[in-house]
Amino acid sequence: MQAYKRITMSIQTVLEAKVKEAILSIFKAELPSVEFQPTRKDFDGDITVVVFPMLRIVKGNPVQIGEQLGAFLKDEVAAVTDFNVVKGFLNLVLSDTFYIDFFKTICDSPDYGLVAESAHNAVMVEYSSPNTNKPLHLGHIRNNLLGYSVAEILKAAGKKVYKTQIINDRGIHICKSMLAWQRYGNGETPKSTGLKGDKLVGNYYVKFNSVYNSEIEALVAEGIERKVAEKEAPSLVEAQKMLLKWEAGDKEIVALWKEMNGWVYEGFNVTYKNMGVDFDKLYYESDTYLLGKDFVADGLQKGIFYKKEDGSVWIDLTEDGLDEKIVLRSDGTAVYMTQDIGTAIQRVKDYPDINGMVYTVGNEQDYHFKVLFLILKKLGFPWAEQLHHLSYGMVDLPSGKMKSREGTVVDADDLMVDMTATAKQISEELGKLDDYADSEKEELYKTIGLGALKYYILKVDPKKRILFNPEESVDFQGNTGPFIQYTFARIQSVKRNASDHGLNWKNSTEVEDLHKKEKELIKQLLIFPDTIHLAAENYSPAVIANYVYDLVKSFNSFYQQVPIFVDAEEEKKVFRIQLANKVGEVIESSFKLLGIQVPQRM
RNA sequence: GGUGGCAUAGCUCAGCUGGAUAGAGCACCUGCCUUCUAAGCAGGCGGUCCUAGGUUCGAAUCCUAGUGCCAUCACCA
Repeated sequence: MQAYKRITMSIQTVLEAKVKEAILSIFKAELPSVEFQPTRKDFDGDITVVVFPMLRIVKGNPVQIGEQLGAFLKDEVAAVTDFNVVKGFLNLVLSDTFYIDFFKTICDSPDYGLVAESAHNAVMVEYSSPNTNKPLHLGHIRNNLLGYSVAEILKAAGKKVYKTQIINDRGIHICKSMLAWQRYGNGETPKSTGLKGDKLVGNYYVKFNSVYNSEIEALVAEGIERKVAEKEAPSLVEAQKMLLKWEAGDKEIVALWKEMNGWVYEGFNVTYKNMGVDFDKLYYESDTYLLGKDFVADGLQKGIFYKKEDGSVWIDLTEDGLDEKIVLRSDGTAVYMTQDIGTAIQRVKDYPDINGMVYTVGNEQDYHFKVLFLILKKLGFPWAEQLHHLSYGMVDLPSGKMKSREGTVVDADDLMVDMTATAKQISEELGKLDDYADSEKEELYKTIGLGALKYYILKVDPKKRILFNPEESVDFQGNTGPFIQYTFARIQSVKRNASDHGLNWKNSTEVEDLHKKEKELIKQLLIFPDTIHLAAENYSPAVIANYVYDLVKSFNSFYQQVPIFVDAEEEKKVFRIQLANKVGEVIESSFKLLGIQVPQRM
């Protein structure tokens, strides 16, 4: 692990020092810094020194300066074998030996690029956090995949990570489902109906809303104003009463609440398992919704908050460019913000080693989190500096926003089933797996189908919204999960074939020069560790997805143009298999960061 | 109205802290399976980087203004 770092770091550092030295000796001037970039494909070279910025220090023609610099570097730096100058760009050609030496340093470490965990750098990642009155849908899928993946990426960057969610298990929404079930359920249970628990409860939520809506229409027809009707419809009033009873601890209501939530959790667990996400710790809002009040009282005393005449408590954030925000109702009950303050503090108590938190929540709550983080800072918690809202765009359908109340959602379970079915159909058409057992096939279809779905969602920048068209199925060709999985499977096939050719590719090997495609691949491998850090800094799985796609494209090009088993001497064959193997390992590591599995065959 | 986000090829998206002729995939068109997996490879077609100014040797990228879409601004969560 140290070795590759030394090499990648060293070449730029060495070059930078040498460039400065050259400018000093040729032009008697001191350069503050040197700008490097990878050489573009259409030009000859590996690394490029940009001459333009030097013109501020050194007067002259950029091409001539480049020529002089190039000659100096070629003489002084062993790894530089040649150079050329185009306009103000000095392209340096690095020796094959440089790349071969680098490859040797990473060849035997299967976890290349991943940084070992350091315990005093823990972070908590919250994601999912569903309501318990309806099943998970496509929006939750994006949330779950993002949260899970970012957690994995942070781990790979050396952090200890706790994955968590806060389950929204109380409130008027669940009362609505409970009420509808009481009235129309006839004692139905997941067992009696064969439905997943979350689906069953979700159906009653929809039922509630249809009854509620017809009540509103009836009231409006009687001449009552719509806004009033919405508040006074009998079902809603009834649900609100139920919430009060729940808060008062009414035995019957609490028992029903427990039972129905239990159904939902069973259903959720099935969905999470299929999705491949997990959690280290669960928080329930019914436990935490009273937290935070003490801190409001505390803040009130410190003068961070103030009380209005009616008794409600507020914070004035106008000096920070935001508005006033309520933190406690006039009747003394908590609002969302109160809970979130309390929950954050609770988490740090539960896990004293964390010094940061990531909240995976849609961008419609940008404002809420801005305020929350600011309040925690003002309350003086040192860890408040390390909070991050992982904000992501909505997943919209061509018809607009998904609405559970109206049933216009893409259900998470259904979607995963569909993707698996598509994978099956394509696989059967290709007919490469006829010798597989049925159970192996089913497993594989799931890997591929979910791979397609996950990659499709994770490859786009989190902050951008996604338009999902259920009519046009997710692709399996081109920049897709299956394309990358296919390449992985192909590499495994190469390794299996190696033994047929009597090659022990694990032996060490010596090669002296590289094919253009081999060099390109090693270059790609070289930037994997940086890519992980970039992804971690930006909380962006898309960075990983795009990287691994580029790597795979390079590999396929290599694969089709450079024969591995034919026509080459033994040493070369072994080297190429080792190279393929390393690419396979990096694909697997990358996909693990995205929560996607890789198949041995497909 | 205030605030925040987004705007790149017909469609879906890359483009790192400003750098060379703006890149991929899908779709459409051409080639490549008697040799390692063709879910692949090689190539073609396709762009006023929303508009207008500005900063710079250099702007898709930074600044200002405008346009469009989305979100948000509740004693809802």
